[in-house]
Amino acid sequence: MYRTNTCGELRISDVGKTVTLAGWVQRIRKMGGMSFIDLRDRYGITQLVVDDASSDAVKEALGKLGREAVIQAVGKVAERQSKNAKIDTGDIEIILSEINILNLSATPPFTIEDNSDGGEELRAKYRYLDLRRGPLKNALMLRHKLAHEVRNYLDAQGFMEIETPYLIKSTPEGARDFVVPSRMNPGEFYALPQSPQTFKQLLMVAGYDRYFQIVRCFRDEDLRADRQPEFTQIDCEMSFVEQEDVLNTFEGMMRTLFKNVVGVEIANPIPRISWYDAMDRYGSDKPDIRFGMEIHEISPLVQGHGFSVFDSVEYVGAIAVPGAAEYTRKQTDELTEWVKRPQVGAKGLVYIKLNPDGSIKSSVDKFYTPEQLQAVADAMGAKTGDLILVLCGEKRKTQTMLGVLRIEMGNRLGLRKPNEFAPLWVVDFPLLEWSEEDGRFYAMHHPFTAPKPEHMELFYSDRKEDLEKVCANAYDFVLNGTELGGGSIRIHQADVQQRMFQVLGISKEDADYKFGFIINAFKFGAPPHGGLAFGFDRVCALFGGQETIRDFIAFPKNNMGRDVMIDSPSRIDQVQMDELFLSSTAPEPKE
RNA sequence: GGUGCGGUAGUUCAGCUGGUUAGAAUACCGGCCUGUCACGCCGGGGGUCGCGAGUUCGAGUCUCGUCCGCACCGCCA
Repeated sequence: MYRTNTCGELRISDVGKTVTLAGWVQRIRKMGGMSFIDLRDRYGITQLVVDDASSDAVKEALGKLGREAVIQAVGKVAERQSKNAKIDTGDIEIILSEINILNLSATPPFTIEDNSDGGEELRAKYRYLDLRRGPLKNALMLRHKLAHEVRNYLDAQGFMEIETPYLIKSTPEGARDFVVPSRMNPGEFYALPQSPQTFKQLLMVAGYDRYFQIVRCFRDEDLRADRQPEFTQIDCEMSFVEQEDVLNTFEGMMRTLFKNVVGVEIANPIPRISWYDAMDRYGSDKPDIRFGMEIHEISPLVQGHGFSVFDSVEYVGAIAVPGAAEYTRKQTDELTEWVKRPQVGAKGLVYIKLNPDGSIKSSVDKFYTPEQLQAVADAMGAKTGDLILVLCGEKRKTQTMLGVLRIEMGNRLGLRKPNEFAPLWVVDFPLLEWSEEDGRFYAMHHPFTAPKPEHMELFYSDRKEDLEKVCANAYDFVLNGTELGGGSIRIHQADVQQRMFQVLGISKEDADYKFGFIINAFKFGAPPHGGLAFGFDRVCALFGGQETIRDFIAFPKNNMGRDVMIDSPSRIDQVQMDELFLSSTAPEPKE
C-alpha cells in the first residue's frame, strides 16, 4: 500500500497516528538543523518535518529532493507548534521516520503554485504541470460535480444516457464539418458531429422518449475565448412534450445545479421574453437582465424637426445611463470614439444630459428645444442626473449597437455583478432568416425546428414577408448575457419537413442525399418531440465565474485550433496518405 | 480573411529621443541558519533580445517581411 491517507485529510484528532503519505514535493524550507517539506496531492498539502532527531536515511533523502519530486513519507502525526490557518491540515505535521523517493523531477518550467509565474503559452505546452495547480484542479472538480449533478437530475427524471456515433455523415448546413477519410471506402469521408441532433431525433422515433448525453461535439470554425473546436454539450430530447414541458424540465435542472453546486436560489419561475422583445428592449438575443438601461425607440419624437441625420434613417433609439449626466465633454467624446470603433460600427453618438440642476444639455441643441428633449427623457422614463445616449440607422443594426453600448455602460458602471445570477428564457424566435447575400432563407435554429402551430398557414405562404413572420417553437436559455443552451420542438410530420426543405431551397434530391435517413424514419410513426442542448463548457465557466472556457477543459486547443502540448494537428506520412487515397497540395509546414 | 496588443535570462518583466560590458525579481546551483509556511542571509552560474532582410559609423530600440501567442471582428444552422 502506497499510502494510508491523502495530503488533505489529517486533522488534530489524528495526532499520534503513524501514517504514510504519497505525493509531490511542493516546497522545501531548510532552516539548518530542521527542515519542512510541503507535500501535495490533489486533496491538499501536508507539512512534513525533518530535524536532528531524524534518521540519517531521512536526512540523506532530504538532500536529494527537489521541487515536484514524488515521494512516499512515513511518520507520526504531531500537533504543530505554530499553526497555519491557510491550509486545512495547518494544525498538524508529520514527524518523518522514512522517506522513499519514488521519482525525482526535472525543474519545472514554471512554478506550480496558485499564482504561477508561467505565461499562457508555456503553461499550455506543459498542461499536465499546469493541471497540478489549484485553480485548474478546482475548475475540473467543478466540472465533475456539475456533470454528476446533471446525471443525477436527469436520471431521476427518467432520462436515459445513450451514446451516439462520432463518425457520421457530413451535412454542410451551418458550421463547417471536421472530416475523417475512410480507408475501407476510398474517396469517401465521415464527418464528426456538430451535435447529435439527427440521432437523438431517431431515438425518439425508436421510442426512447427521454434521452440525454453529455457529449463531445465538433465545429471547424474560428475560435474564441468561449469557443473550442471540440466542446461538450448536455444534449437532451423528449417525446410527447410541448415547449412548456421542455422549459419546465430544464428550468428544474438549472435550478438544481445552482442550488446543489453553488447554493444559489435562482428566479422561480425563470422569466421569459420573446426574441422580438429582447431585440427591441436589449438589442440582443441573449440579454443581460441584471440591470435595466433598456433601449427605447424615440424616432417619432425626434424625426421631422429638421435634423437630417435622424430624419433620414429608419430608426432612432436610446438608452438612459443612470447618474452619468456629469460626464465631461472629454468623456462623451471618448464614448463617441468608442461607438465608432469597427467592433461597434456606429457613425456617431448623440447625447442628452439631464443635469442635476434641471437643465438639459445635448449635442443637438441646435435642432431641438429643451421641451422636446424633455419629452424624449419622459418617454424613456429617464431621470434627472441621467445621460441619454442616442444612436440611429437601420432598426435591427442600431438596436444591436445600442445593445453593445448598453453592456459596455453596464460594465463601466459596475452593474454586471459577478455574484448575481439572472436566468432568462428567450422564446418565439423567427423560424427563418433571410440572407440578402444568397437570396434565400436559412433556418435560424436548424431545419428540423417546428413552426409555431398557429403560424402554420404563414409557413405555407409563398410571400417572403409572410415567411419572415413565422415564429418557431424554439427557445434559448440565457444567463447574465451568455447563451448557455437552446432547443426547439421539432418537426415530426414528413410533409412539414418537406415544406421546410422547400422553403430553404434544398431540392428533394439534396434533402434525400443529406437527410434521407431521417425523412424515411419519420414515415414510421415519429412521435411529437423536442429538446435542447446546453453548452456544458460554458455552464462550467459561468459557475466558475470565468469568461474563458479553456480552464474548464483538461486539454484544450489554442486560438489556432492547435494542441501545443502534443503539437497537433500534424502531417501524416505518405504511406498513410496513400492508404487513405489522399493527395496534398498544402504548402510545407511553417518553421 | 481582417484589426489590436505582445515575443529580451528557466520564468515574469524593465530597458527613454538608436550609443560603454543588456538589468530586476523569481527560479536554479553552492554556503550559513532548530519553528518555517512567499522563511531569512551570503555567494554563483545563466542571454541567438522570436526569425530574416533593410536603414545606419552603430539596432534589443527605427522600417519591411515572416513565425508564434492572446483578445476581438468576419465566421460559428
